[in-house]
Formats: sequence, C-alpha cells, structure tokens
Amino acid sequence: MRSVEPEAQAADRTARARIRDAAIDRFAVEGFGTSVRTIAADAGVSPGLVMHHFRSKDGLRAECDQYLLATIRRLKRENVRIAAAGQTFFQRFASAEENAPVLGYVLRSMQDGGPLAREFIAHMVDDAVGYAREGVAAGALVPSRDEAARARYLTLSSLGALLLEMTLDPPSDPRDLAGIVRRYLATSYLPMLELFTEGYLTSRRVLDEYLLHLPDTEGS
Amino acid sequence: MRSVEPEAQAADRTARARIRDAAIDRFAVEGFGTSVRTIAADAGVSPGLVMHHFRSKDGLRAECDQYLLATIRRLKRENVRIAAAGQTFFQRFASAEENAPVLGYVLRSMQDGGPLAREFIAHMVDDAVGYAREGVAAGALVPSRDEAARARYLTLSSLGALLLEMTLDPPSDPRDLAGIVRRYLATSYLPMLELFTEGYLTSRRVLDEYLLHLPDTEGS
DNA sequence: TAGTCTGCTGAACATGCGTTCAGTCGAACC
DNA sequence: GGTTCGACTGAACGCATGTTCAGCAGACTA
Repeated sequence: MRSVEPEAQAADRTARARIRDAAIDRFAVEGFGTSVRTIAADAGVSPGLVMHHFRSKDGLRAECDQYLLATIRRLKRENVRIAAAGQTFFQRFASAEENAPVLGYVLRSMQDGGPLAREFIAHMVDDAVGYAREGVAAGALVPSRDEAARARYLTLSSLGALLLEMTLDPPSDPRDLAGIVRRYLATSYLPMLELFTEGYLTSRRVLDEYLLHLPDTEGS
Repeated sequence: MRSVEPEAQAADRTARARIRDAAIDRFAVEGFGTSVRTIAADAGVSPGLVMHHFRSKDGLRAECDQYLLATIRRLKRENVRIAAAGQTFFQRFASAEENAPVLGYVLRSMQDGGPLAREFIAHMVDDAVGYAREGVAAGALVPSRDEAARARYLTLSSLGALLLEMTLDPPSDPRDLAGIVRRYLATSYLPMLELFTEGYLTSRRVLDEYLLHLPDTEGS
C-alpha cells in the first residue's frame, strides 16, 4: 500500500515530497552516488525516514524516475509545438526555471543508463519523427530514406554531444541548464546549421555506394 | 623515484605491468568503480602490492591514463592516413584486437570526464581539423566558416552518440568494440551519410539569419 | 483516560571500500 | 654467513555507505 499517491500537488508540505524533491535535486546536481544521509539532511529529515517512506535507495530513485516521467509528459503536453529544426527544444526546456532539475536529472540518468533515460530518448525520437514528417510535408526538410533512423541519429548525436561537452568540462553551476545549453550552442550552432543546410560531402559517391551495398541488410 | 619506467616492452612478466594491464581491462569493462581488490585478484597479486607500486588507486589510474595516452599516440603515428569522412576511424581503431581495451578505457574515461578524455578529444579534434583541411583542398568536403568549430562539433556528436547508444543499452560483450561500433554504424551510417551529402534543411534561411546576428561574437 | 497507529528519530549494524603496516621471502652484496 | 634491500603478503584499520530497529511524540479512536 505504498504506491505513488497523488499527494503534494503544489505545496511541498509532506516530508515524503520534500525527500523526493531533495533527492531529485541532489541526483541532478551530483549524480546518483549521493548518499541517503545527504538527501535526508537536505529535506530536514532523518535517514531512517527515507527508508520508511521508500523501502530503499533504489526505491527512492524509482519513485523519482516515475515522478520525473510524469512531469515530462505533462511538460510535453504543454509544449506541443516546437520549431522544425528541433534544437530550440533544449532552449525552451531549459529556460523554464521550474524545469531545470528535470533536465539535470534526465541528463544524469543518461550518463547512468537507467530505464528513465531509455524512455526519455524514445519519447524524444518519437517527437523528432513527428516534426520531421511535418517538416518534410511542408517542404522545409529534406526527406530521408529511413525517417526513424534519422530521427534517432539526430536525437542521439545532439544529446550525446551536449552530454559529452558537459562531462568534459563541467559547468560551474550545474543548476543553470539554460546557461549550459547556451554555452553549448554558442560553439555548436554554426557548424550544425552549416551541416544542415550545406552538407559536408561535395560528392554523392559515398552515399550512393553505401546504398548499393545496402541490400545485404545485416541484422537490426 | 617512482615515475613511469620503460619496462615491460612485450612480455608482461613484472607484477607491476600485470597490475596495470588488469586495471586497464577492468576499468574499460566495468568502469572506474572497480575495487583495488578485484584488480589485484585479476593480476594474481595481493591488494597491498597495488599500493606498494602505485601509491594509491588514483596513482594507479594516473599511470593507466599516462600509459594509454602513450599507446594512443603510437597507434596514431601508425595510422596516419584516414579516410576523409573520418568515421571509419572507429572501425579501424576498434578492429585491431590489441586496441579493444584502449578504446574501452577511453570511452569509460569520457563517461567519467577525466583529463585523459579531454586530451583524447583534443587529439581527435586536431586530427579532424587536418582531415577537413585536406578534404576541402581536394574539393571533397564543403568548406566551413569555422573549421575548428566544425571539427569539434563533428567529433563530439559522433563520439557522444556512440557513447549514449552504448549507455542506453550496454553491449553483451563490452570487450567486443568492433561489434559495438558495427552495431552503431548499422543504424546510424545511413542517416549520417544522408545528412552529410543531402543536408537536412531545404532553405538557407535559418543559417543566413544566424549569420546576420552573428557579429555579436561571444567568446572564441 | 487508555489504546493504538503513524510519522519520525537516531543510534547501531553489516558491508565494502581505500589504505596501512608488521612481517616474510629471496636474491644480491660484502 | 651475515646483512641489506625490495618485492610481496594478508590481516587489520578507519571510514562511508545502505539499511535496520527499538522507541518516541502526537493525533486520532473508543
């Protein structure tokens, strides 16, 4: 009888919600290695209470994942319309102060490889497929031979680059996701746009050759 | 007086080298959280000896980093010529059996964000700049307004995507880097080639607008 | 008032970690 | 042979962690 209750809509009164929020924040800022004691202290609570409400640290994380997933779904329902290029998604996502811990948590999750990360990526890829379809229909985007593969590739490379950049030199303030994304785009937006509008290779040779050899489809 | 000696050229006789190699392998396969005891057991040695040779676990890792960096420089000196597109680099790198732990270690290092990762990325970006220059000169590659930024972007997004893919669903055999890269390219090579030769956006509008607003050059 | 139940505490436990250290072994030197 | 020195062992230390548990306080019910 300890499933996720619909408590704490707006006020973070209950200790349970306080613990959950503290955990999300700590996990986002310093990773999942954060100790239960630290989270408890943040929430102004004893370590024992954490185990009382969630059965274990993994239980805590599971509930955080679940809560974040619900939050993300809600945010996405609000932000139905996104520019065709799809990159401003980050800007919008990170700019809202409320969302900062959410994105931070998701990025940590990606570094860690949990199920939340898989789910989140799947959502983003689905979205990207949708935007690509609209973009192609509107004539704004070049069609692909495999829209799903392209959407996945674009999503993974964008997120992967951002993640890698963050890991290589971590931001001074891990909470300022907007600043992080801004810093990332400051150096990456130009080459990205160049690549998207002018391409990289001058000849079709490599692509055509690959397409010829393609029928030997090997596995998934 | 405990700097890196030029010992153990070919034979892994000395316990010191055995520990180092075991550490590299464990670090590559299961990350830097591996315990000293496990590494010692792999090398058929007591935990104490690890501390005797390297002063601490960090000392061990530092020496691994240094050793890997030297190895990478050597490998690169051998592989001077790489295709213009630059992606086959992984294939070549990963295909050599000898290099598998090297790439694995480097990838782990990137997940972790150590100085080795920074150095390695810097090398790759430098290389990419060189290849791009050659490619542009030969007319095979579209020139960029900022070759350094493009090289960095392409490197980070390729590596980031590979890393993210690996984190999201880890390979059954983390040692089989060639298989991992093959699996990655199986789904990503087509969209990558499409993007490189046909682009993504049909209109120059977004790029041109960005270029107009650019003169407020912020940073490098 | 007595009983009970729930949120909650904080000391204690068990475990695994990096690290230390007293001491053994064997070879090299005088 | 005696001495010294470096490689090496393995038990032990100190610490941080996740987790447990006996018990407390206060608000309900009867």
